[in-house]
Amino acid sequence: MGHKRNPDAVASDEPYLQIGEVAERTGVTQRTLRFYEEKGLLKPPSRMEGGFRLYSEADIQRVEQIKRLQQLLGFALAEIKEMVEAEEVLMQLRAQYRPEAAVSQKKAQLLRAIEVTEHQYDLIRQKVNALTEMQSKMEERLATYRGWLDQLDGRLRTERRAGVKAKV
Amino acid sequence: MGHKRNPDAVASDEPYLQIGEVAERTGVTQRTLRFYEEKGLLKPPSRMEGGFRLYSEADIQRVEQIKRLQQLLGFALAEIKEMVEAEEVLMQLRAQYRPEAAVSQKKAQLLRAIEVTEHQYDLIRQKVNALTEMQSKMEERLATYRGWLDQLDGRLRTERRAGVKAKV
DNA sequence: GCGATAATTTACCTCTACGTCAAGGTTAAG
DNA sequence: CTTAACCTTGACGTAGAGGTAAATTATCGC
Repeated sequence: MGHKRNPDAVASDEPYLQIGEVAERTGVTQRTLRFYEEKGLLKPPSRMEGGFRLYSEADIQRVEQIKRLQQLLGFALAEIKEMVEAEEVLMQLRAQYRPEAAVSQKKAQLLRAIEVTEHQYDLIRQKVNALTEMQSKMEERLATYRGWLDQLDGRLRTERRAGVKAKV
Repeated sequence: MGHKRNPDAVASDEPYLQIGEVAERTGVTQRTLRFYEEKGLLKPPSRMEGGFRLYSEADIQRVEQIKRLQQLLGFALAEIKEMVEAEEVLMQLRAQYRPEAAVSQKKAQLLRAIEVTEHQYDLIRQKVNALTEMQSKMEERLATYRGWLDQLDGRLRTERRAGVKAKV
């Protein structure tokens, strides 16, 4: 039989998921997970003694974030990497318990993160606008089509009432 | 030795643009235009005697539509082809001056087109929703980041007022 | 300690959406 | 008629995003 993990530690954010499980839960393949790691989109996870990767819930979150960015926004992995890195910096900033040193460095990081975020925000706004426009055009279209359909149906009914043989 | 205009073309929307011009105006390359034709996304345009492609304004419209679908929605060309084909059917329907025959066939085509359009409409709606959500999350985030920045700036000012040397 | 699974790395393969020559034909201008 | 600019059809190349296969190693229940 296969190997089974010991499930005693489902602690807050300890890594305990093997690649297969992560793949299953995120819907991407193992290959993809390794590929993302290679490309720097996922930080190298911890490992077991034997070398098996061990992921945390946070890693799953990140994979899902990547998927969203890919599918919704059509971002390339390189762009996603940028975003992810900016977030990473922010997380560090957040975690750091304000060591008095290097305040201006922290400020620089923060500015960088804001810059990246603003950029992404703009992209999203543009997409939303363009899509909203498409949406209303599609609504119009559907209305038109349905109108035509009604007309056709009307004619069919008329023909039937007039005793015209309907072909089925 | 040249015929000038191709007389079998449609009167209303006569094709007169060479590929270079179309490329320039749409922002895609000539290669891309030929590629789209190859893949069935653009119907084969008319040609000059010598074989040069001649496009119409409608072709430009279509290229721009393709670009929108690609960039905004992240559709693959294969999917775009489907959409484009459905539209094509609709255009035919629209042009047909209701030949009394085959009303039920027309209805079937119309239903098919409506189906495709509805599908696309749903996809767009989903994207808009997801993106709108992302948008507001990003707004929150930006606010947070800016708050942190203000805090940092506040500290820098305090330090300066207190005579602490700021490292730059 | 075995055997069945699951993971690991390395290496090559695929598919998409074009890019980039190459070798030649066409058109318009002079 | 010549010539530059434009276009034609190949054919091969490439970057991105993984898929697939092979050989080897780990883990775990028994």
